[in-house]
Amino acid sequence: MGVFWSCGYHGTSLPDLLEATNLSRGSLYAAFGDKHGLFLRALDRYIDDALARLDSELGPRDNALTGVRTCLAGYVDRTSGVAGKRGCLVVATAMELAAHDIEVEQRIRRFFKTMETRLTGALARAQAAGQLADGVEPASVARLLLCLVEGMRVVGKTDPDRAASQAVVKTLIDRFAK
Amino acid sequence: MGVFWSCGYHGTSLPDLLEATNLSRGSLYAAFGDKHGLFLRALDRYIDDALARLDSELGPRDNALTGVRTCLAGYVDRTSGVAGKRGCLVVATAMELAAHDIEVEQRIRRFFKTMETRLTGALARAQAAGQLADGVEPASVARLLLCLVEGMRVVGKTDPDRAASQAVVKTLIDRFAK
DNA sequence: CAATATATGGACCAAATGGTCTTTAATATC
DNA sequence: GATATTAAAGACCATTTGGTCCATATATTG
Repeated sequence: MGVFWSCGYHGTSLPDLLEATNLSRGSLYAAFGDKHGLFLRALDRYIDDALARLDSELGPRDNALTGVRTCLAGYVDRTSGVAGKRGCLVVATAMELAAHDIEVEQRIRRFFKTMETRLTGALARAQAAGQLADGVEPASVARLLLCLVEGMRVVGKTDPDRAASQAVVKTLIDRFAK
Repeated sequence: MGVFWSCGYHGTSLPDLLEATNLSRGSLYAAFGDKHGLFLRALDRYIDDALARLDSELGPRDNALTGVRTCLAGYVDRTSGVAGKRGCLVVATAMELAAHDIEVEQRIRRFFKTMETRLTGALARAQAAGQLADGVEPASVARLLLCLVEGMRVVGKTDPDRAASQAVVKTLIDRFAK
């Protein structure tokens, strides 16, 4: 997974994969079929990890807004320093392959949709608890947050500035939370 | 430029380039040195176009906030339908090459910084005209907008839904404009 | 028209690509 | 301990990659 994450699909060669997996050519093809199959496995694992983390952050807790804040704080971390420069497998793959590879496209579309849904849920709970500013729609804000964090990953690729990421999140939250 | 835009750097082969430019191998290498040089030219042109458009949108006009709104409306267009699926050369390149290619990294970092600066200027003018909600900092909102629109391009790759993009922009503007 | 400079087309190249296959080693089963 | 089964190693393959080079048109200039 790591080598695809760092180098992208086309940027990763078979020798790279062999070194990363400590497998021989024969074993790798026996286990995963081909490069594309292995990539899909790596992408699935990355997505599973991301959703599991999202659930643990947004999951039922006493304070829904705190969950959203925790989630955003995580993105501040992931868009700062070396983590920021490394970027995100999903974003990189969306830009590199989504338009040409339907299997990849479906996975990423579903991932974003799931994320949006979870965020909507958390925001709705926050709203029910009176934690949101008047007149905000959870669904719209969820999509807004999704776009924002993915954009932070893009900008963080060349400017992984922690203070800037924190300021962005604070600026946003200050306007939407009561 | 178009073929790099659609297929990325590694995804574009020499034959692709020859067909797109209607040039022979010899002529192409005489004109641009190599594939990397040609790519840099394409990237520069894309960035120049983007900044020119940004200037024409945000440039001195009677109403600074209208300029920002126009700019965002453009991103709604560019993240919807076929344009959305095509995506953005800068975002794709940032994810694919920025970490490994310093020339690319510098160009993209400068592009984002310039965009952020222009947005900050427009927002400062809007603030001076009393068009912004109380307590918002132009610089922070500029960075926020930058991340937001680049994120819209990412999400628009797999879900180029115009209504969703419009809702995101409206949700944001409603909270930051007076 | 002749001579020269320029640009074009594509043959050609070495290296790297993703993928297969056979040989060899290791492991498990009897 | 002999045999059967699995997995590892890497030789090997066709294709494609980015890049060079030369022979031939095509202008350009005298």
